[in-house]
Amino acid sequence: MEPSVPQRRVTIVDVARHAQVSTTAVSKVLRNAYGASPAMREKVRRAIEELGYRPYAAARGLRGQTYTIGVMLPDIRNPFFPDIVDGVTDWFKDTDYQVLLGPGCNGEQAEARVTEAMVDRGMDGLILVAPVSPRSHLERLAGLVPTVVVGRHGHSALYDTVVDDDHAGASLVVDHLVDLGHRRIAHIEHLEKDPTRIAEMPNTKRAEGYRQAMQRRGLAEETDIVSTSYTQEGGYRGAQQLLARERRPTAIFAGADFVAMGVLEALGEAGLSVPQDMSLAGYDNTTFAALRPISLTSVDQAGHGMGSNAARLLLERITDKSRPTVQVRLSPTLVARSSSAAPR
Amino acid sequence: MEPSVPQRRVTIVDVARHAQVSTTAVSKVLRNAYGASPAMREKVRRAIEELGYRPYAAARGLRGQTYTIGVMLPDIRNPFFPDIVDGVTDWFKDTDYQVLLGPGCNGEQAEARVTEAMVDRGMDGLILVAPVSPRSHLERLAGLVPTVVVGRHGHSALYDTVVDDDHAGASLVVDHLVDLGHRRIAHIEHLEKDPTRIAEMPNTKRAEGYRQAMQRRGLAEETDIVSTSYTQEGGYRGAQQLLARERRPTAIFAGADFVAMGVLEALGEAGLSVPQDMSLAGYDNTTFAALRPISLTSVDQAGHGMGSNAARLLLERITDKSRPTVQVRLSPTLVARSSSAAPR
DNA sequence: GTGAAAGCGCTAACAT
DNA sequence: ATGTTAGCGCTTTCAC
Repeated sequence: MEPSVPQRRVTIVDVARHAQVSTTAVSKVLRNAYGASPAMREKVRRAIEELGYRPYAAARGLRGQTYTIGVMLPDIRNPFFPDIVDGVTDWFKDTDYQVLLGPGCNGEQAEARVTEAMVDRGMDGLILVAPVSPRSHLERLAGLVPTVVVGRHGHSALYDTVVDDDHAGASLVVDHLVDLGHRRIAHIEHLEKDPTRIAEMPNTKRAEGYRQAMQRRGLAEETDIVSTSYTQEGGYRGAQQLLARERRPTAIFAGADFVAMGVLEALGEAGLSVPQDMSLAGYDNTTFAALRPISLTSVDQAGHGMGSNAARLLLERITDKSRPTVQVRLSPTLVARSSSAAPR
Repeated sequence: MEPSVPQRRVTIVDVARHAQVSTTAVSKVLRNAYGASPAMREKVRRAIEELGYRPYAAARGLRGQTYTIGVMLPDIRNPFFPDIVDGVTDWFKDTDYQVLLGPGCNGEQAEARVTEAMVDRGMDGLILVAPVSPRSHLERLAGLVPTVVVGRHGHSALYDTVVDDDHAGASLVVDHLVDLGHRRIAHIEHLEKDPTRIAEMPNTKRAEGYRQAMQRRGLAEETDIVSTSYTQEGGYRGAQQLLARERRPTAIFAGADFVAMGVLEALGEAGLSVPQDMSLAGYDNTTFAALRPISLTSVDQAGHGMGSNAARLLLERITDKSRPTVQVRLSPTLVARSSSAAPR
């Protein structure tokens, strides 16, 4: 069991020699390119088979493509992202492309590092999920390599976008709660200071959607927004603030399921139970929401659909870099569970 | 806003010309290699800075390293894996290496595809988390590129391993429950048919640990194992079987937190509450376990430690491919929460 | 200490 | 339809 033998990789030259053809021929067969007779294709295929040849992607990249797609995720912990990733990988399943993930990049700096790394590795296309980088950085990237941005609003002439309608999603929640009889419905949002992000991030749209829906239902003066952050901790602090109000809300719309988990923590500490003392809704319909002891009413973003759409657009753009950019907007649905009920 | 200008990448040649030195010199500075005077280093660094040069990893790979580490995850949905990934990325944070993740590969076939893809992309090292591939495949891989296997027992002369002591973890749970006064403690395990995997997979060790701990505590005849699978569904079915026993257990030790979630579902349906009617413990101490309405007693594997150890071993092996393989075994701890209490 | 030059494995012009 | 050949951007002998 010696790990010594440095076993040289089988190269295209080996295949060519073994099949008695030129390396060009092999290359053509590999890429299904024009200019190879069926007979030759067969010969080459057999040689590839017999030698167990696999093209070396790094070398291919030097001249052509690497057949690699990079997906940047801001946070692997968020259980919503796997849906998107599945949508992407499913789409590429039957192609020669391989999807690789850039791990959790909280913050601009880490995000930049990962995206640069992907470019440096010659990736053929990038899918950026909920990036926080400034628009200028995204556009610079998109100028270098075909890019699709997922989960961030705002159009660009350089990259395609896929979003879920966060505005509509927030409306669904408000309507649901109002229909149950709630009037005093509070919202916990993610505080955003950066001006471009204020315009483009989902959290902003959700807050906006909440505000407008409240107004539409004639509850403008019941509007109550607490700005913390889209974390469990943010939900905890947000709920504490809301519970300290002289007129407490009867329902809380948390901007994300994660946030709702923090709310549950705070409510539990205060001895309040859901939905008897307080109705609660989240956003993303993550695994958490479906767990029986949680059973959280939530908004289901079409995660898988977002992923597959992003993959489709990216593939289109890789084939035709000059086609105008496309914006896809999917529609969310409400999943009502037992965390929301009529107020007492 | 024309995406037309094909903006050629800045290459090592540009840097060399700008700094008035040879490309060799630039390469040396890049790699901190021997044979460059401080003066030259400085000149080159400035040129790199001014031109905004970034080495093209794909091209580097053709001769040397790609400075890329591949981490294969069997399932991005499992909230335990992010801990490992964090451990890995933290370790590589201050190096030139970039970590890329191979997305969810349930099953041998998908796993093989991803690992092959990583090799084809010239990755300098591989970290395989809980792989299900046969040993022979792992060893073939390890022969091609430095490899560390995480979360799978069994030694190899070709790859290093990092595991958590699953046997001890199961003991912790049994002891905890017995100390609380339980005698009839059941275990839900993952049914494994493949012989190599039976020997090497964590689930087997947990079941074994459970069995031995029960015996040690003089409860051999109370031993009760249900074989389903490490999924929520598996937990659900397992619990249903256990509830149908003529003598029901007073506590259930689920082999994974995921499984415990399924148990909660079944208990809920049966109108039983935790821990009043049944104590429950999981394994992995995932985010789920910590959520207030769940509050699951669980075993904390040192996920971050597993990741950082794997990274360290991999880096060592990359620098010295001939050093004998190492096996690291970390110790788990019990996190007692309110899902376990004295039986009635 | 420094640089010229030969590849790494592949693709793409350009012959033939 | 097929093969020859010049690179892609970098690292690495091997002269100087």
